[in-house]
Amino acid sequence: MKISTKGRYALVIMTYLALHYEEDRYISLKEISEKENISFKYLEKIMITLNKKNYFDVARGNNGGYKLKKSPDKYIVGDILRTANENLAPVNCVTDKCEKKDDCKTFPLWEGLYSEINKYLDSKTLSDFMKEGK
Amino acid sequence: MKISTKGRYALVIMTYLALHYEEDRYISLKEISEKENISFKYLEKIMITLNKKNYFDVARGNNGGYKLKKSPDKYIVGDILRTANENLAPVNCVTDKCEKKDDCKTFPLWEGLYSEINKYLDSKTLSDFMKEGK
DNA sequence: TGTAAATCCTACTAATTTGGTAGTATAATA
DNA sequence: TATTATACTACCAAATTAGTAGGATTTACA
Repeated sequence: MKISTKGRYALVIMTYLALHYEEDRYISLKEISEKENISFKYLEKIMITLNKKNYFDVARGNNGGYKLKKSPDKYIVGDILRTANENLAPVNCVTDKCEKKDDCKTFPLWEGLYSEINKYLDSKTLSDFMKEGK
Repeated sequence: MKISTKGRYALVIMTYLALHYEEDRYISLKEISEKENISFKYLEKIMITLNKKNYFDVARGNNGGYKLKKSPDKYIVGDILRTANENLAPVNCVTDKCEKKDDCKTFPLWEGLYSEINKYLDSKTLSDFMKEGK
């Protein structure tokens, strides 16, 4: 039961932007990919999906890049992961239709687990990543 | 982030045995595979790993099969999933070694999530599946 | 005593998902 | 107009998951 790199890298990007929020400059994916040692091209792809949610101010061209629109505490971890197309459901039946639901002995377990996962991830924001560390 | 069929089917098997616990007979995988519409061969494979934990009384030969050794409330869901080789860690770094742990901004998040998942699954037993349902 | 029904065990394979890469188009700016 | 950046689409390789195949062993019972 793994969170994919899609979701993890999305958080890396967002955290990087959060940590440099005060600098008030545009941060390029090239910078993030070099500092975090992640393929530039892959980050680009992830960023396209993240950008659908209007999280950033974007500047193209020289000295361009991304900047968080709002302060880090406004970004909920669960939202970020869902936006990155990370599916947080531990089994398909809790999100998809399943006719056997009412009959299924284990369905309530998965539903409960799904709810715990969401509750936890929705209780955290980017600012939680700024407090801790080494 | 999905629980694999390995883990889900393991729970199906255990739940089936729990629901028939009072009957005090050996239940064959053939019966379970037919009733639950899961490949017999695949169940067999899953059963081999489950059986390592001494969950069952086993009888080979005609009229043989499996029977729970203890009452359903003694079987913890988290244990069953771990026995079935279901990895409950949402990222590798919470179980494997990672030198960047102390430096990593997002590590505490995954550690926290892992802990919530375990806490929830370890709070449920097979007897929870017997109460509910249609 | 032999046959059918069951577990036990290993090796292989098909399907799906994940984790990328490649290339081109578009935009801003110095 | 060259450079640096994002935007978007299509493709591909590796890994994981899900499932098959087949034979060995054990046991009840006719």
